[in-house]
Amino acid sequence: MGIKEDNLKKIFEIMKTLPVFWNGKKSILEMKENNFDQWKQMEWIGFYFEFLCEKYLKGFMEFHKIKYGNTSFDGFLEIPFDFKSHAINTESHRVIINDTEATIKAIEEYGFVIVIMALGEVTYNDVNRTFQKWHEKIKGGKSKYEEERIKRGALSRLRKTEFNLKELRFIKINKGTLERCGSFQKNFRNADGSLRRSKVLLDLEKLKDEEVIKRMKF
DNA sequence: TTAGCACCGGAGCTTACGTT
DNA sequence: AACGTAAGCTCCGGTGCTAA
Repeated sequence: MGIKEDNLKKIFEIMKTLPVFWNGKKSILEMKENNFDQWKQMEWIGFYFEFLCEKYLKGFMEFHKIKYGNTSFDGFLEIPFDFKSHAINTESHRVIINDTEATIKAIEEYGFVIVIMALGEVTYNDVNRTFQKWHEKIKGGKSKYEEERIKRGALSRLRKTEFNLKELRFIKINKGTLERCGSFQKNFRNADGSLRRSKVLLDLEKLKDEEVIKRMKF
């Protein structure tokens, strides 16, 4: 149970060298060129962070190795890791983590899991949708889901165009964390109207000092 | 079909303030 | 003081999209 101090230190060292300024178009193209299969996603920042973690920690940490039910953890090195990104220039600092049951099982088996969270300033300036159109074009047109969305008359979300990394926060999650801030979400509606499983929620403001094991400023 | 990515915004509380 | 409503805030359920 737990992780060796040396391994943590190595992770910190590697993560210090991450790029700080992420341009949307460049990031998406980089994922595409490297055949990272999530490059078509609208929330490119979250996936790009995962892509960067895999690129930088490759050979040291393993990825998508452990799985509980249908939920796998992004990284594994003695214990499970999860990579998250979060905009700091927003009101809410509640961050959705993984499937609740899977997280509880991982904690039972390994003692805790670590979330590596990229905090940064997000630019939401795609008001005339030029970024979105560019993305749609390289994706090869509208997806089936989007055609349906238009039929339903639902709004399309505003895209993010840039991310400026300000801090990496390493957060240790155990049973106590779940009880304090991980109010268990229940029954999200899924794309087809069916129900989703509940997930763990992290409230950044409710974390204790000993849970944030490292803050790395950029 | 259900998981991943994470944000959004409305419901419904709480506080502030004007009127009787 | 008691009430009505506006304004501010918090919470958390719902949404958008793609992959396997």
